[in-house]
Amino acid sequence: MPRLTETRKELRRTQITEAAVRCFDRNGLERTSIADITAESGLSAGSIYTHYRNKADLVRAAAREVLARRADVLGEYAAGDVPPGPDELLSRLIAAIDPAEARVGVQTWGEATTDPAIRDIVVDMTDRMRAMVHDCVMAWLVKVEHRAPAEVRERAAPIAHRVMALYQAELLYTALRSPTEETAS
Amino acid sequence: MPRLTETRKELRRTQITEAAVRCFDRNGLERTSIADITAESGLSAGSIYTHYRNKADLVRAAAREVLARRADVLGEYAAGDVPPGPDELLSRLIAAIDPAEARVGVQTWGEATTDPAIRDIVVDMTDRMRAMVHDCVMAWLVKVEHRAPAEVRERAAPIAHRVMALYQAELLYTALRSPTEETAS
DNA sequence: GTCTATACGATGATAGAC
DNA sequence: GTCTATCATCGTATAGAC
Repeated sequence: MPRLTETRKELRRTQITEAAVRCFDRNGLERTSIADITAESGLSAGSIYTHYRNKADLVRAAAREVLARRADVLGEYAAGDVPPGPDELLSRLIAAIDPAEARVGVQTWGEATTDPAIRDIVVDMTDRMRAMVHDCVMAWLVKVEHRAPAEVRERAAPIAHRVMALYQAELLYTALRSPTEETAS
Repeated sequence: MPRLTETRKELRRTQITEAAVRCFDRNGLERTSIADITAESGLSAGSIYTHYRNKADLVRAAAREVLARRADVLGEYAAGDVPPGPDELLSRLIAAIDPAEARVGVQTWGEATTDPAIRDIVVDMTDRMRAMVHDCVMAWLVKVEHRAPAEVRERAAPIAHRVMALYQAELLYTALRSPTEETAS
């Protein structure tokens, strides 16, 4: 089984999930039918089902992709050599929010309420993001604020928690701004 | 058209929405069928459709009810004679969160992403709650902190915004704690 | 107003040709 | 691997009796 085939298979999968995400943005996770995704992706129903066991499987893969992309964006800011303070970090995170991704992200929150698999994905990604923020805050406390390592350990956690909470709230507000408003200025 | 009939009609409506909310908590807004609601409410499909035009109409009414109940709880705290500070207020709001209502609440967020009617309900209720928090914070700034009215006016808004954001984030975390965990301690 | 029974449409998923 | 065509199921909404 050559590697090339493996990567092509993966490309098809992302082609499907990306088309699915566009549909989700318009109609929501549940109201999106397989027919919608075939129309958006240009593929057929049969093709989709060779790459995903069923619709729930596809939704989970799409959710994982959207959340992972957000986590990656967050990772870029956390990896800088001059760590930004909490307020600056939060501002940058908010500025990097993409409205469409925000909407699908909030949809996954709702779905996580009833689908344990999606729930695990959401909490995993949230924990991962919070850990990144935590590292960033710790680096800032040490390098910029010149705090002692012992003090840093207990002060970083609540700050990271708050930054994440405010970020997620902003994600919600962005998702709730109507798509029609989005185009305006 | 006597008032008694009118109130009875309203009672039936709430009987239906409350049964619906219990179903939503278990299976989500979309995965809940009319059959589920008939089973939970003890009523028949025909009866439900005499009280609600269609399923979307029912979902909107249920969403309004859940969010309004949360707003009312918040209103109680804001109306006290000795206004609590922002931290204390937030702690109380969080302590008052009911897990089941949190789950359905987060589901409505996801639905608001695609259904304009639900979106309006969610932002209306959020604005209403934020205004209550704003009033509470203003009262606290004046009565406890003894700030000047002019200063209060510009300081209250950002504080209220943050309290609401942190409250909603906590709502999300509560909703994401699995129902199985909920029973434990 | 409430019920039972049902029509009708939509949708997830599969079979089989290419 | 991908397509077309199709099936079986489920779910909304309605009709008509009581």
